[in-house]
Amino acid sequence: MNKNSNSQPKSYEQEIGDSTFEAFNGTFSSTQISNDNPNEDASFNDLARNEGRDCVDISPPRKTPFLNDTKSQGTLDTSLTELVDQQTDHEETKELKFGDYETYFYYKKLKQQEKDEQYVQWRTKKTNQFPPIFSNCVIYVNGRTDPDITQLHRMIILHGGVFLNYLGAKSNATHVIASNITPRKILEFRNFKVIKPEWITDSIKEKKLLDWTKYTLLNSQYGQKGLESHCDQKEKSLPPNRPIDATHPEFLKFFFENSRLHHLSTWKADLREKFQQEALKVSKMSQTFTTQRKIIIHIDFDCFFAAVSALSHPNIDFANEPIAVSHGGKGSSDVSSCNYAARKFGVSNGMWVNRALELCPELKILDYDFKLYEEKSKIFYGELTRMGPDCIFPVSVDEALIELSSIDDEGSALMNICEKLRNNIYVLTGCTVSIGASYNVLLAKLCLRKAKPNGVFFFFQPNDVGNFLKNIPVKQLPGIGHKIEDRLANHLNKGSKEIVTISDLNSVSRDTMVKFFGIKTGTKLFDYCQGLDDTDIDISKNPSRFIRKSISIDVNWGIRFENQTQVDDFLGRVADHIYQRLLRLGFLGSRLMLKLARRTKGAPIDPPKYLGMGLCDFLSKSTNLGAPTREVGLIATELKSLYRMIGVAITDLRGVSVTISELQKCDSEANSVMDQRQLQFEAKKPKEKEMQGIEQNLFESGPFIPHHSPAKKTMQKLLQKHLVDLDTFKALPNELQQEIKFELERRNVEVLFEKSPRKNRNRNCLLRDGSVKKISKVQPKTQNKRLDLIGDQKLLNKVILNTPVENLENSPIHQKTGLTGLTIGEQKTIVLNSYWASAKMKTFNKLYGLGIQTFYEFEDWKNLLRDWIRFSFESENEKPIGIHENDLDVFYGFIHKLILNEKIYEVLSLADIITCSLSSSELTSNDIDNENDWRKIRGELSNMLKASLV
DNA sequence: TGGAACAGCTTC
DNA sequence: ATGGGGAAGCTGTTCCA
Repeated sequence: MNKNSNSQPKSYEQEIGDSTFEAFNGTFSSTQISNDNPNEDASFNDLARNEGRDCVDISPPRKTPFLNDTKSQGTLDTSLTELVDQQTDHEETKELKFGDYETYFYYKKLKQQEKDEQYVQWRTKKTNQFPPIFSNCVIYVNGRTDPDITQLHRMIILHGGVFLNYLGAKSNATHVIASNITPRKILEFRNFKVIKPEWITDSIKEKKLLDWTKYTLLNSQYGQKGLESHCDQKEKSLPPNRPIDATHPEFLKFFFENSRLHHLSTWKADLREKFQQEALKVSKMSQTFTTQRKIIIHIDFDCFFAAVSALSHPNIDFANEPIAVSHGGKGSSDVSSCNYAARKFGVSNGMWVNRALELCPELKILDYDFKLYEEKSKIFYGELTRMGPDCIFPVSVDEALIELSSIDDEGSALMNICEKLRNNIYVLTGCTVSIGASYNVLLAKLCLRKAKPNGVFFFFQPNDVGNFLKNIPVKQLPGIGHKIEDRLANHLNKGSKEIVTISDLNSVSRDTMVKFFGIKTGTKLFDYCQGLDDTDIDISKNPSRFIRKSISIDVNWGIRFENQTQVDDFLGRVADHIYQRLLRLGFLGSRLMLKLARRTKGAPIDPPKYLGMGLCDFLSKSTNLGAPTREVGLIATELKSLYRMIGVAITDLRGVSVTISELQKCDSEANSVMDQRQLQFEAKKPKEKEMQGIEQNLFESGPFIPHHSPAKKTMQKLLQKHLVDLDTFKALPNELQQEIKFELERRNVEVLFEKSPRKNRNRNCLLRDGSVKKISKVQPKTQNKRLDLIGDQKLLNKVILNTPVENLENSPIHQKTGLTGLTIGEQKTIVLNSYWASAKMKTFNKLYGLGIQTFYEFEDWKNLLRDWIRFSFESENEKPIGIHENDLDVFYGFIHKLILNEKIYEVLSLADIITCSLSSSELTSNDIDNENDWRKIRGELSNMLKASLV
């Protein structure tokens, strides 16, 4: 944003030089401004702008007329160039350094339109009338155009249109004119009709407003394809007049680039992690203090972002000039931090820039400077460390809790320490901090609020705590947000506008609070009202509290899909994002959650906010990935599967959120997943009982990872080792080898190669990168629990790659599994019968993971379904058992897996079985509801198939 | 009873 | 146009083994 005229003087000359706008300016200035309004000539340079980056203006009053009265067209007026040079050389440039285009344009918009009017009046007096063809148009011109912006400006206003100098996000512009449009601009202009300049010139030629859709830019091309190397073939042009939404392949990139919250959040998390580690080191020095009274100080920068950003602008009088920090460009972006001068005007954090400027027109908007925040934060924490407190608890970049109990003096000694700290930090960072101190975290927090700005506030009179707390709004208590406040207000019969204070809660009993908010929150709230808080900030006592526990991505804007393919593609891209972040942060995760926002029934299809989510219900579902992983393919598949299990209608989808948790550190690719898992495997032996029963049979029967059978982690770990014959593997075509490796990786299956089928020597482990590592001999006991996949290429292919095995009985695998003493057929029987008999409803759930994993031929599934249908019609207490919802979920999940694997025929045959079963005389159909349910399920299968074929 | 799964709230 | 476009953590509730 601060690329001001000093850094790019040439562009202005070029822009000004090749235009004819001095014809307009010349006459305009000489007649209207130079003479009548000499203080208002700034608008000329408004026109010398391009994409908002190079505004040279903000001129002080200029008395000398700099253009003469000539009206010659197409010549470069040197005096104008001089003006630009002058401006760039003189004091007004300092204003530009603020990057303060927002304020500037806000003002200029009104003034300029006023002047446009004057110009039109003057012009039409002298010459012929121009037909007001653009009378209903508010037009903004973007980028380089031909004719250029100044000519277009003139054309537009002369023909009755309104010319916009600046396009606010919620601007009333009706049209955007551009010759070229970058992908980024496509997002920015998604609300507008983006049209080529020819629309203007042609309309003027024809003396009537032409159909803009014939000139739409988005139809034809993105433009600047050559410049943006990443905009390759992946980017196809958008459908005509279609705004960019989550269906666009580049949507996520745009979305995150434009999401201030996303920037802040990830940036904050990164810093936090870093400082927490430092803090951990510090706190190791601390001992446990058994002193009765703690001394806690809460220290925090005063409006951190605003203060730090202002440092780069030494000419700002930070104490008196209102400033705010916001992501530049849009009036609708949030004020993330503002100084106290701005707060006097009523500006507050979280407010939109537009609104803030309304309240305080002088408000200067500064850009973020993340690098500098980080630097200052480092200094801040460095100073805290140097001070050598009992422990440091980082709350965020600019905020920390510190324990100083060993001081044992809450009077002048503590005050001296605090003031010295504040002074040191001010000297080192140039920013002020405030400190609140008390004998617990809660009170220290509340003191801090009283200390701000640039002050200290102590409270150490336990006997007076009631007095201290009584007028404090409950909203100020940590962990109490607007929801809890609302409920309290409601309970106390207070109006929604009234502030609930702590003294209001004196009448509320502990029991009531617990009843309202649950045991933890209720008790906490009650204790807080008495000024009680036993939060311990000593990190070293509980380090696990500081380890990152999840990584998530939220997209709740721009989500509009029409068909399953779009949703699946999108989920695939989200999976990739998750993968990128796991990689960057050095984590693997084993639990995946998908949360969907579904348009609430009755809510408008299009909410007031463009492509916003509107009123939604949230639904979530999670799954175990089996073992820690960050494999994109697996994440993507699971997300798709979860989506289907949640079952939100595609057109009602408004938000998607993905969280991966149960994280495990894995810093580099070299530190292979398999190595890690091996360690884990060795370290944690399964419990005896988990080895028993049917699960053992399943385990012994073959290689599958039952992703969807919950709580079988140990079993999955057991299944992670399989033997593969190295020679056989090597003999496979390269392509197939890769495919197998990929698939094994996908399932996190560790592959053990056996040099010789007969002897268990020279065992090797296939590593992630394809290399082979020697491993020690496998213990005999575990050995016989493993399945040797020795055999031909075809079998490997079949067993590993999910292809159906038609002739299982004839394959070598049959003999190999003889280790269990059972034939495949017997094992199947046991599995099926045991599950069916012992947990009738859970059949599909238990076998779900096996569904497309080879060992069960499709006939089994058919039989299972028949059984299930029959079972649902059986009577229990004279009522049919019916279809259990969970079973249905599992069944649908299975169907979706089949569909994902393109096993269309199989789905059709299952649907057929439902139809046949229902019409069979075997069923004494005494429950019409049940029968209808089955028909619905039958219909649903068709729907799912249809959706997949779109 | 304890944990898994999901839902809700709060925070910077 | 008066808005809430992130991400993470903790707590609560329900269900099930």
